[in-house]
Amino acid sequence: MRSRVREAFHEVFTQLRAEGLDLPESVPLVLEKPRRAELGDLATNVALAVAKAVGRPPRALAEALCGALLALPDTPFAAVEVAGPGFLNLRVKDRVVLAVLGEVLAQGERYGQHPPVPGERVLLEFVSANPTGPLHLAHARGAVVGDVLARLLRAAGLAVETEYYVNDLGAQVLKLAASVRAAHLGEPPPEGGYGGAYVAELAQALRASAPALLDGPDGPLAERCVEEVLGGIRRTLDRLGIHFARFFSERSLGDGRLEATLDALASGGHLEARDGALFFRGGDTDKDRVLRKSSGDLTYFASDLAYHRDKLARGHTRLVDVWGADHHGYIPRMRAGLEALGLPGEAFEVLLLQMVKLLKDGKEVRMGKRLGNFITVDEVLDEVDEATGHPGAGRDALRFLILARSHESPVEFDLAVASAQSVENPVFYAQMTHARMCSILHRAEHSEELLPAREAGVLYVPDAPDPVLVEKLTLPEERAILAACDAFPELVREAAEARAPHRVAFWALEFAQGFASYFTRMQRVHDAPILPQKGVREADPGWVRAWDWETTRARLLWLRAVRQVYANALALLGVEAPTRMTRSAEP
RNA sequence: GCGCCCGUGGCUCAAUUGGAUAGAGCAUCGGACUUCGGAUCCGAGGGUUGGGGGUUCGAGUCCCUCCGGGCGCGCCA
Repeated sequence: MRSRVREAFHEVFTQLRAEGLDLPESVPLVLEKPRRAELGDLATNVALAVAKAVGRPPRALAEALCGALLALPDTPFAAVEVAGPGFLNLRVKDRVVLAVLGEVLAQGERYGQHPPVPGERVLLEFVSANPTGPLHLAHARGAVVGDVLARLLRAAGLAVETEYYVNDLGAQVLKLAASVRAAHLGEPPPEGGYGGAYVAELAQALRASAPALLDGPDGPLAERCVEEVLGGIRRTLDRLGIHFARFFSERSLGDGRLEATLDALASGGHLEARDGALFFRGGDTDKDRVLRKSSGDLTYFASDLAYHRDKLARGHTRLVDVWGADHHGYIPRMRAGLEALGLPGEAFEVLLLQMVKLLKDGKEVRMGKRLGNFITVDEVLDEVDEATGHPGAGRDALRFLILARSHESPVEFDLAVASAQSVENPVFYAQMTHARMCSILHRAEHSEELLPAREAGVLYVPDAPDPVLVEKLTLPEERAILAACDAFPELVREAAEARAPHRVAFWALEFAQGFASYFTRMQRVHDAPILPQKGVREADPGWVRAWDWETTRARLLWLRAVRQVYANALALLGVEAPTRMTRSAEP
C-alpha cells in the first residue's frame, strides 16, 4: 500500500515540477498512521515540510497536492483531505489496501527485508567482555541489543559483520592466571584477582586435563585460561541465540598492526614522549592520553585504536560499537585517534547502554564488581527455564524484556515476571498471540468437528488471494491490521536507521494487542467468528451448507498473512514463535 | 570544578528524529462478555513533558539558565 502511495506522490511531484513549482530534488515523504482510524488509512505532513522551500503557504500547497492526487489517472486514493495547518489525510482504495495480502504471502519470510544497500559495509562490535569470567546480566543487554541490531541492519539491506573483541592481552588476563594458580594451591586470590566459583572450577578442570600448565610459566597458563573462559562465554551466547562472525584477538594485533598504528600517529606528529611514557595529543577535542606506559606496556586505548583502524582497513565503511554508558567518556578519545590517523571519525558510532537491574522476589539484587556477587547470565537463564519448565523460555524472556525498553533507558529484569505464564508477562503475551493465530488455522485444517465441512470441500486455507475472496474482507478491523502489516517494512528500515531495536518489540506488542482486541470484536461486536462455532453447528444440522464459507476462506487467508508478518517480527527479535503453548501443570 | 546522559499521568515506559488534541501498559472507576487459547473486550478519569526564558508557522524534541538524579574525568579495562 505504502509503495503504491509513494508512487502516486512522486507522479504528482514531477507533474507539479513540470508546472513550474520549485520542489526540492528529494522530498521527505513521511507516511504515518493517523491518530484516529476515521481520518483515513494514512497521513502525511509533506506539505508542511516543503512549504518553506517552495515558498508557498503549507495549506495552499496541501490543496494543490490533494487535487492532483485525486486527479491521477489510476489514483490509489478513495479520498484525500486537507486538515489542520496542511496535513493530508489519505483514504486508500480497498483493492490497494488488500494488495498487502498478496505482497505478504508472496514474500513470506522475506517480507520486511529490504534490497541490498550498496556501498555500506557495517562492522558491529558488541559484548567484548573481558575473558576473565562468565557473562553477567549487564553483558546480556549488550549481547541482545547488538544481536538484534545486526538482524535489523541486515533486514534493512546493509552488509553487516559482527565481532567480539577479545582482550586476551595484558594485566587482567595475567591476574586470571594467577587467580587460578592460587586456587590450585589452595591460596586466596591475589590482590585485584578473581575469586568466583568459576576460578576454582577452572583450576580443578586444569588439574585433570593439563596439570603441567598449573606449575608452568604464566603465559601458557593465561592463554589456556582465556580459552576456557571464552569457551564458556560462547556457550552462554549460544544459549542466547547469538553467534558472532568473528572473535577478534587483541593479541593478534601484535603482528605489526599495533606498531604500525603508533608509527602512523608518530609521523603525523600526534605523539609526545613525557615522563617516560608516550602520549597521544588530543588537541582541541580531547586531553592527552597515554598510549605506552612508562613500564613499556601499551594501554588498552593503544590496541583499541589499532583495532578500529584495522576494521576500516578491512574495508568496513561504518563502525558501530555497543558499549556500557559508563564508557561514554571514551568516545571522543577514539574519534580523535581515528582522525589523527587520517580516518573518518564520523564513521565511528557508539550505542550506549544503560544499566540492567535484577529483581528477585520483588527486591533488587545489588550487583557490583567490588561486591563480587554478579549474577551470571547462565544462572538467570537456568532460573527461568526451570520455573517455566521450558528450555529456551529464559532466552526468550531475557531477549524480549531487554528489547522492550529503549537501550538508553535503564531496565529491570524481574525474574517473577519473566517466569510468569500469564498475560502479565509480555513475552508470554507476545508468544501466545502467535500460538492463537496458529490454533485457528490448525482447527480449520485438522479439527474433528469441522471434518464435514472439509469433506464437502468448502473449508480450506487458500494459497493465494483471489479477487472474489478479498472482497469479503470488509471489517474495519481487518483493514486496520493489514495497514499495520503494511507498515512493517518501513518500521524495519526506520528502526535500523535509528539504531532502535526496541521499536520492533513495541511494534510486536502493539500488534498483538490490536489482534486480541479486533479478534474479540470480530466475534462479540460483529458476530463474525472465522469458523462456525459449537452453537451454530448444534442449532442447525445443515450448517455445512448454510455457513458463508467464502468469508471464512477469506479470513483464513487474511490470518495466514497476518501470522506471517507477526512471525517475521518475532524472528527479528530472535524470539521463538511457538505454534502452541504447552500448558503448565497448574490446575 | 569540567564534560556527557537523563527528568513525560499514581507506577513502568513510548513518541516515526521539529509536526495535528503528548500516546500505550499496569493501577483506579464504570459497563459488556463468560464458546475459535488462558482475566477478555469497550469506555472514563488522570499531564503546565522538573522550573523559567529563547529560536519559528509549530518544541517533550533545538539553544540558554536554574533545580534534581546518573555516569565519566587513571601511566585501569
